[in-house]
Amino acid sequence: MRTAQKQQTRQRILKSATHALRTRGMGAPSVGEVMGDAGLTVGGFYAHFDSKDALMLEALEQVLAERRGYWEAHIPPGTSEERRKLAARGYLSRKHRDMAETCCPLPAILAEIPNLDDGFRAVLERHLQALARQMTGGSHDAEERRTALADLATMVGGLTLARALGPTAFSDEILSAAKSAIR
Amino acid sequence: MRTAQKQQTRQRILKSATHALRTRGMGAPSVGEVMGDAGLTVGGFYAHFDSKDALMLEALEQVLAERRGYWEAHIPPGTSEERRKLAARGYLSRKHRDMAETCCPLPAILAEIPNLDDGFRAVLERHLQALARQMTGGSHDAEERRTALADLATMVGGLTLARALGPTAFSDEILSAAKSAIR
DNA sequence: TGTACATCAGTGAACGCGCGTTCACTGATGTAC
DNA sequence: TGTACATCAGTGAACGCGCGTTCACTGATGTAC
Repeated sequence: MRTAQKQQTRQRILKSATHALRTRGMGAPSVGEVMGDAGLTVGGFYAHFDSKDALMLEALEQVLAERRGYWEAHIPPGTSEERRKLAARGYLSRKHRDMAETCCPLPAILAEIPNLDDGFRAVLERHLQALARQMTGGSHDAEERRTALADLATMVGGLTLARALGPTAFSDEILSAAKSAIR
Repeated sequence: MRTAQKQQTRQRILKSATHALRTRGMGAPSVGEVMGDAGLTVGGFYAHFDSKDALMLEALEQVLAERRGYWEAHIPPGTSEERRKLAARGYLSRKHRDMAETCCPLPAILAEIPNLDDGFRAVLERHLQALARQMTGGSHDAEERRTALADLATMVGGLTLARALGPTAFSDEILSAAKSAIR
C-alpha cells in the first residue's frame, strides 16, 4: 500500500523534529536540517506538512504526550508523595541533564511559547493540566495539587538552570538542592 | 566632548538590547530592531560593537548585574528566610509575570545558553554564583545554601511556566503553588 | 570674529547567506489489457 | 506473462525575504589661523 509507506516517512520526519525540539526548541531547527536527519531532502517536506509551524505544533503535541507516557510507565504505583519523589530523582539527575534522546522538552521550549502562535500555548496548557492530574494520581485534594505544581516548578527550574550551566560542579549542586526541596 | 556623546549612544543601544533580551532572549532580536528602538539605523552599529554576539554578551552581563542590584536594593535586611520569602513573593507575582521592563531575564535566556558560545555560559555562571551568595547573605552554612539554590530553581521554574501560559487562572495557580514552596 | 579645513558619529544602500516555501521533474511502483 | 500507461513520493534547483555585516558617503561639530 502506497499510503502506508508515506505515513511511515511522515512519522520519520516527526521523529526527527521531536529529537531536534527536545534540546533546541522549535525555532532553531530548520526544515532542511529536520528533513536531512530523516534521510530526505527539503523539497519533499510540503507533501507531508503545510508549514514548519504545522510540523512543530504536531512535534510538540507528540513529544509532550510521549513524555507523559514515559512518566506513567516508569513511576510505579505508590503514595503520590513517593511517586513525586521518585520522579524528581530521575528528572533532576545528571543523566537526565546530559541526555538528549528522551529528555523532557520543557526547558527547551517554554521560553519560546510567549512569542509563538496561540496554538502552541494551547497544546502546552492541555498537557500541563494533564500532567498535574497524573502527578496527583487524580486526587482532588487542593493541598496535593498545590504540592504537585510546586514540585513541577522546582523540577523544571532546576533542570533548566542545570542544562544552561552544563556538566559542572555548580550545576550538580543545583540539581541536588532542587531534589532536596521535593516534598 | 565627542566621545562622551558616543558613549551615551552606546549605552542607548545597550539599553535597547537589554530590553529586547528580557522577553525575547538573545537570538530573536535583530540588530536592525535593536538599533531602531534606540532611534538609530543599522549601519552605525559596528562603530559601537564588534558583532551581534559581542552586543548580546555585554547586554547579558548588564542585565544580570542590574537584576542583582535590584534584588539587593529592594529586599530589606532580615533573616535570610524572611528575605527569600519576600523576594519570592515579588518574583512569583502576576505583576512580575506580565511585566517586561525590569523583569528577570533568566526565563527568556536559559534555554539558549547551551547552544551559544562558552562566553555566555561563563557570564551566567558567575552571576548565578554571586546571586546564590546574595541569597544566603554571605553565610557559609551548607543547609542555607541548599535552600537558596532550591528556592532559585522553584522561582525560575514557576515564572518560566507561568510566562509560557500567559495570564490565565492555571498560570496564577502555578505562581501561587510555587510561592507556597519557598521555605 | 570669521573662514577653511579635519574629524567622525551616524546614514542608507549593498553584499552574501540561510531560511521557508514552490515547482517542474524523476523514477519506482501499481494497474489495465 | 508481457507491455503500456497512470500515479505519486521524493528530488533538487529556484524564489523572495530577512538576517548580520560592510562601506562609501553626509553633515554637524571642533580646531587652526
